[in-house]
Amino acid sequence: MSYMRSEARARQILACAKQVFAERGFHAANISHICEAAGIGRGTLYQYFTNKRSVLTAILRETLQRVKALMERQEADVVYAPPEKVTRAQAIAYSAAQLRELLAVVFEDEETMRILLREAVGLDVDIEKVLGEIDEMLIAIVERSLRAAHRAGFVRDLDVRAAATMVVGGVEKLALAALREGVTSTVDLDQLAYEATKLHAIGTLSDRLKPED
Amino acid sequence: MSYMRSEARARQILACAKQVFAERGFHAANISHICEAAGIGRGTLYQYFTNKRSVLTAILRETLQRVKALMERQEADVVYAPPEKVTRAQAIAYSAAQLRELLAVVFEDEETMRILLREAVGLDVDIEKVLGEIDEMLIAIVERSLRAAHRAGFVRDLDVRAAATMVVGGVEKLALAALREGVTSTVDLDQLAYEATKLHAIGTLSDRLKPED
Amino acid sequence: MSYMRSEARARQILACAKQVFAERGFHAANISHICEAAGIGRGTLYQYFTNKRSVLTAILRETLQRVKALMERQEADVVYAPPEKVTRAQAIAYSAAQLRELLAVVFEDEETMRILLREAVGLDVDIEKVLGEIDEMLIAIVERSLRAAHRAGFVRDLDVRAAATMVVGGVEKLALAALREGVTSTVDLDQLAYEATKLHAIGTLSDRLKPED
Amino acid sequence: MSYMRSEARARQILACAKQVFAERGFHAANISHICEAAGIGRGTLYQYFTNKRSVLTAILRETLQRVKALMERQEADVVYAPPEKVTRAQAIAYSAAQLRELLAVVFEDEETMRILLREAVGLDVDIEKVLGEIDEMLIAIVERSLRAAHRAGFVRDLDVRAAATMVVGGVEKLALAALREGVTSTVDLDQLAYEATKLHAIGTLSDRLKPED
DNA sequence: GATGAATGAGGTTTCATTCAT
DNA sequence: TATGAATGAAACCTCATTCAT
Repeated sequence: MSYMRSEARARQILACAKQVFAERGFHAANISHICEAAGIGRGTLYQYFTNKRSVLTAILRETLQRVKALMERQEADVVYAPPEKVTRAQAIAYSAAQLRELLAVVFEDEETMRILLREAVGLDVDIEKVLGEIDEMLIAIVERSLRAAHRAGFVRDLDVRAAATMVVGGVEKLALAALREGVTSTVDLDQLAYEATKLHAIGTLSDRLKPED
Repeated sequence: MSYMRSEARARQILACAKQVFAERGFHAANISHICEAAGIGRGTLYQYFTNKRSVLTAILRETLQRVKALMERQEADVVYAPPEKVTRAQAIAYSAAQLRELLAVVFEDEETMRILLREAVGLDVDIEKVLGEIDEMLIAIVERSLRAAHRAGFVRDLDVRAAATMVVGGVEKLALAALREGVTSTVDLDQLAYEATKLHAIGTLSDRLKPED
Repeated sequence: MSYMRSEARARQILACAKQVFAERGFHAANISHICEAAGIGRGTLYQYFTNKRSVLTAILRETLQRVKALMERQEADVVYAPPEKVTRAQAIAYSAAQLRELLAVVFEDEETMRILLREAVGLDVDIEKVLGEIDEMLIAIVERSLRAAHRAGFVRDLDVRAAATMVVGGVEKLALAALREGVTSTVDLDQLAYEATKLHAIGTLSDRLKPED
Repeated sequence: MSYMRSEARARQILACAKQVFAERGFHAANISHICEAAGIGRGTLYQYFTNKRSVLTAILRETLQRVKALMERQEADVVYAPPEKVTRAQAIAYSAAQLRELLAVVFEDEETMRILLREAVGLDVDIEKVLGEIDEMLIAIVERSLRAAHRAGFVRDLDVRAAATMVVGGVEKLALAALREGVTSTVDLDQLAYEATKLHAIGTLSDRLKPED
């Protein structure tokens, strides 16, 4: 038996639970697995969390907080340069840097990513709600960025919301693919952010196509 | 109860299971729920499927077949017109039509969609594998299309695989958003396909940016 | 594994549960105890009863039914002889016979008695309710009997309801005392019924007291 | 938290426990409930009582003491008047007064009553024993009273022990009925004692019955 | 072929009690 | 003395699966 300050213990349990959920998935994971990982008795967990589910919810909420914090951090960053003076390359680089930050938050650790993209999906209305909030927040970040760029003249007229949704979805699918191949740790986030941004920025079409439509 | 040709009975069970899984999710759904929906005894199901999981797997494999069929249908469709004679608008229109077909397969029935995107995620290695195959197939379809277009000179140099992954991910996220808002039935697939294609084709950036980089 | 008709199995489980509850008490008794006694798996019990509690409730309701049946059986039995022609001894004998019948129903088996008086007391609102109904029924039987006798002139003016309550309580306490001493099996119900009736009929006071008050 | 003389603290805990047990029943009541009510930490309780059960036992023993005290108080009260000089009314009045005292002890606080009659029943051998002692004591009080009255010639020949048991059981059942209807506070104890005594004294039979048997 | 009775492993959760602080 | 963090046994209950009929 080792005594621990309430706050610290709760965090420790969450950390262990994150690993266990990521490794085995929510259903396959036992309360016992988590408690063994944390080196505590099974009852102890229930002094900090009311539920198996509430443990997962807490993990997700942590991520939600991180994303929220990012959103606030990026609040004021708007570029006011006239679009004529900015090259496409510069715009892409700037945008890629922003996406890179987003990736850093979501990809902070592979476990969270695995939980977000796989293990927490389709579990439960409550969990689904938090998952939805995270998604909403991610999309909102990209959306705001696009909207600002549009106001500044960098971005053409388009359905900003839909574009943001697609960007987030696209990036998540790339992450998922990486997960499936088990190479996450070696994924080059800089590269990924740049590639994704470039794709969404200038599209797939060749310049050789006649641009007038 | 009522006798039915083996084949037909299996299909009927699958149809009911699809509804039940879509409504309740894999874990919340009981064998009993499925059997009640199918109007059969609990034991009967086990004469057609070895497992609860194998029921889900069968559903997923059905979808996989549909997607495979699509792939084969789109096999020969390659355009060999010289790029200078094709306008961006024409290219987008053509590409959008192809995506529209893909959407038709995925959106065809909401239950399958829900299962694919939510209820079957993160369940089990076997299921995960089928899910992966479906994803792979979807991506492959888009990828092949992009690759052909690239060979024809319509599409610029890029990581075709990554681009295809993002397109699929983006579209799925749009579908998921629709699911969340419960408006799938009213989604305008033509519009969606066109918007998504345009986005991925010409990107988000304004033409006012200096294109030389 | 042995198959059994639903009805029969339910009765068998109830019989075993009655023994187990009587022996160990509701809380000390496990579902396992009951199932072992019945020679079935633990899950089987839950096909017949939703709850541990519902098993007890079923036992109690059985008793309630028995008492109800008695009430209906005794419905019409009213004596119309003019009181002057009936001796006290005859009235007591008749009344004792009725009480004897009641005792037979409640004391049918010692287990039920033990459950009613000890193990089912103070458990739960639902159970409490059934227990209350049984009590109410017992009291109602005695009450009706007293009321009829009063109309016929055999019984003096008194609070019939209170009198009936006391009779039932008194008899139950005697039974409880017998339980405590573990001599139930040898209790002479005829003797008990007669003594109790005599006591409640002619009271404790000596005839030597001046009757005029 | 707050320091308190050992003795006083123990009493305070008992008082709170009494309320909690009465409200929720022994099993539904947590150690936590009691400690919260007492405003102490959960561990503190275990410095005054070895057990959850021992808390209940202490409560019951308190009641046992009260009843014992009553018994000693009533010790010497025996009437030596020759029975011919005493009217039935006088005898009943005297006896009713004694019962009234008994009722005062039992009805004194509703919580104890509820615990005695409901929540402590059928719990445990130890508790059962104390409960039995209390019952024994109550019966003994009535029994002694009856025996004295019999020696004095007021009471006819009868099984004194059985009569006492029935009186106690009858009164308890009345109390229980009052509890069930939730009207304990408004019960007229004088009236109750008088009615009960009269019933047990002169019985239910009408005087019009021919007394000679 | 169809049924549903039987099964029992397995998981979550509670809570009295201990004990380091 | 007081505390409340830690414990883990113990119990209920679910449900996929088997198999006698």
